[in-house]
Amino acid sequence: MTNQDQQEQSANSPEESNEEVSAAGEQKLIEDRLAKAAQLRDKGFDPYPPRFDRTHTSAEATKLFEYVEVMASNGVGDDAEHPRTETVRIAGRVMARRGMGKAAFIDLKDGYGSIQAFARQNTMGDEAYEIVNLLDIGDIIGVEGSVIRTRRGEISVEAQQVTVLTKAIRPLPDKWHGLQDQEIRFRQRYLDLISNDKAMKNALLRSMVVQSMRSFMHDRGFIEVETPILVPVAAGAQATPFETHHNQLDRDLYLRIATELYLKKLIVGGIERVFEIGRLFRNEGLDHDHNPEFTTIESYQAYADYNDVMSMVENMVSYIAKETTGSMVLPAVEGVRPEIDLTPPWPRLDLRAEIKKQTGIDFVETRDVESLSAAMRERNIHVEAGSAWGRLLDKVISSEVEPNLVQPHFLVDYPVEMSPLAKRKPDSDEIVERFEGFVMGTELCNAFTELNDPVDQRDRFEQQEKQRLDFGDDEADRLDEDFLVAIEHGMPPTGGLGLGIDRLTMLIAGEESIREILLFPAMRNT
RNA sequence: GGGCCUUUAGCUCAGCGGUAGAGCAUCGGACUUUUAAUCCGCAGGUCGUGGGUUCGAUCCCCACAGGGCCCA
Repeated sequence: MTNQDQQEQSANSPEESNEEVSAAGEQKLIEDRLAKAAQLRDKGFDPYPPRFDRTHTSAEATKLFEYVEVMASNGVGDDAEHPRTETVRIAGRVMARRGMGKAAFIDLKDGYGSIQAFARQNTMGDEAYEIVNLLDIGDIIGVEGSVIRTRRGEISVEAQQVTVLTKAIRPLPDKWHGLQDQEIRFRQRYLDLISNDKAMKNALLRSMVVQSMRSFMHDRGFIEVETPILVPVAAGAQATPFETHHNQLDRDLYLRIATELYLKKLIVGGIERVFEIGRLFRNEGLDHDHNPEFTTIESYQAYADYNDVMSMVENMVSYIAKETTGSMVLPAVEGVRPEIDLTPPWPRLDLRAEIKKQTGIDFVETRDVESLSAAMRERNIHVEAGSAWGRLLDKVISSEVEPNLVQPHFLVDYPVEMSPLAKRKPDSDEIVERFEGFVMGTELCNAFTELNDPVDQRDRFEQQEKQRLDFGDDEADRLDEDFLVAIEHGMPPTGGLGLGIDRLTMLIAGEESIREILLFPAMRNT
């Protein structure tokens, strides 16, 4: 139907014209609310006023009343039978409304909790009370009045005045069931935060994790820095980078996949304890514990080795758990995990011995792709065709060893092929001083005694570049000439660490999906 | 990349080869101490999108898209 047809038809059906046209569904709800905003304006009330002087949060108002009530019970105050506070001004979002004609109860929610407001026409006056009839669930309002306890025992602000601070023109999700639709929860996280306490709890936990991590590091004399996100070479880890381009410099750049190499340049520069908390970007798929952008802490400590880092990690993680939950023992979560005890020390497991124990494979005896592949096939471990040796062993570890590590453990001493930035053990050409921390069957951190021999480091990079060519391995690490020049000037012996903050928060929150922790996880186009 | 599940009113969910249901929210009415307030009444839907089968498809089949879970 063309526009003209539609116009002609509506002209022919006058009952459908103008304000008689009833908009469908969601649009109708929006129009109803816009109409109420217009009515507020007609009565001289700005539905979006610039300022409201709040004197108390919901929590403070509740606390104030409880204090007054205790004093009244001791005979202090004008009316010991009906204690009431001084006038307070609170503000928050209308979460529920129970109207009774000339009185109404409103559940208000602010950033600190909830409190009920109680509005009566005869206390407010007819004109002021009209605002109450124009309120919708979702509106943000201010309420002025003293705090009392209602007959049913609910601490409530008895409204002298109600002010609309922000008229909401879209409805909130179901007040009882909350927001269930996972897609909307992730795409419109603000609705999740409003409707579901758990979403807010996780968001606050994430902040507390980062805060306590920072204070742990600062207490130990670490300096926090920020290094480039746009980098000419995406090195320092084995991952595929995002590519971008700087127009004026006419130069291709990448989003960093690690902060490692820049931080080690700062170690060369003499900042002996340094860390960065920041976003990394890896161009890979999404699943319950991967997101293309995620946050890590990396730290580097001169004159330390991986044993020092190991004890720092177990101390840091248990400290953060204690600070954020009050205990180093995380409670069991039904259907997710048993109780997790993060109290140090965490068991150190020799990687070679552990693989041998779980699979019978000794990676020192199966030192090439052919023999390792054969040993894997014998044990029904999937062999990805065309994989480098290190990738195959990584598969053995992730499928046969990691799942058993539910309580915190360190796997210690990795083969050199998997670890191009780690220093060899003094007594071995094949094994490096590297460990990874595991909890709940997933990797939490990765750390090593940093390779500071510039000749060996160049050789390792070259082997990674060769692996990229020989095996078509896009994720092989990249040679970074600037970094090599830096350590050719001399990097002291150093212990380094990388730890995923989103995964650490998942662990503490008892969540199985990183999407419950990231406020705005990556989503497909709609 | 493969398999399974899922998409119905603003939200939470039923449903069925014969043309759409509930609760909450909205709208109208009653109600001055409620708290999932209560009571009465009304309205609200391209049943994810596009094809196919059929006299007839929201339902069966196929493809695609979004979301979830498992595997690779």
